[in-house]
Amino acid sequence: MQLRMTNQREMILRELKKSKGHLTADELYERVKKFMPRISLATVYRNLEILSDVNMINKLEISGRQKRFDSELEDHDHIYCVECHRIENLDIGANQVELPVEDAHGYTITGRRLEVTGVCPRCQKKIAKSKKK
Amino acid sequence: MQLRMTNQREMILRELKKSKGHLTADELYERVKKFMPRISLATVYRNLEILSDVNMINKLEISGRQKRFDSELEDHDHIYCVECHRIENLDIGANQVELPVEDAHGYTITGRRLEVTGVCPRCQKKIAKSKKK
DNA sequence: CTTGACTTGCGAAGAGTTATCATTTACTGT
DNA sequence: ACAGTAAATGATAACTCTTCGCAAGTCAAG
Repeated sequence: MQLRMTNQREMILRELKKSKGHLTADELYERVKKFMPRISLATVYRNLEILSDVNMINKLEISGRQKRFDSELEDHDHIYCVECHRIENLDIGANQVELPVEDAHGYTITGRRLEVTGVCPRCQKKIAKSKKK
Repeated sequence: MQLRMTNQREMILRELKKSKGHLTADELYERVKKFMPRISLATVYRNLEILSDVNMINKLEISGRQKRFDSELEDHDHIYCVECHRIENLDIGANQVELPVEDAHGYTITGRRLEVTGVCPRCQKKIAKSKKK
């Protein structure tokens, strides 16, 4: 299969990069739609899948119901808010985590992912408020 | 809210413990159905949710995938096969991973999860075979 | 018993994602 | 420039997993 850089594909990639965040397919759909009103949600899904297959973007399969996509390719970990599901990058190096390969049950290891869960500052405030009531 | 230990609830918990694995709701449903043919899938979902709320079991969420439930409560990490989605425990201690709390963007940290991805021995064989063709 | 809180089973509905397919687009070689 | 062809698109249906709504059932306490 040969990959063409279509307008849609490029737009999706550009918007994802622009956001610098961790967007879901439909968030990205909403953004791209502003420039291409006729684009289909299926196209967004398709292209995100393809772009992550060829390693141009990263697919995050971390907790939460929706997949999220990230234009940042370098290894980094994430912290995510258990209240609002916001995700942010953590800058601790991947090398800080040593993998004991002997314990890997015979698996060939392809990656590792460290996920820290917590409550973001914004939600901390919300919770504090709602407890006052 | 007061939690009753109903027959269904108990059965679900027992089967999950018995399996020692990381079952999905419908896998568990199939097992429990052998003893309680009339149990509803919704009951399984409901009770897994409740049991994990009260920390009697653990809920593993990998987005875009089925949730899996685990009766093992002690801190441990997981390795999961990117081919067949099998999940196994890793026995490296949680304490091996140091969290740099200063970098947490103001989050109050509630947990961490290290997930190693790889290809399990079984799938390695499958792949080797299919490449020979 | 009767009340009230909790639970169940069932089916329907919801969310997120993927598949299908006719049509359109863009590259290839001539 | 043009036909041939492989890939991409938009629209929508289908699919999978999960949750919801509700009537009926269960249980403990008064």
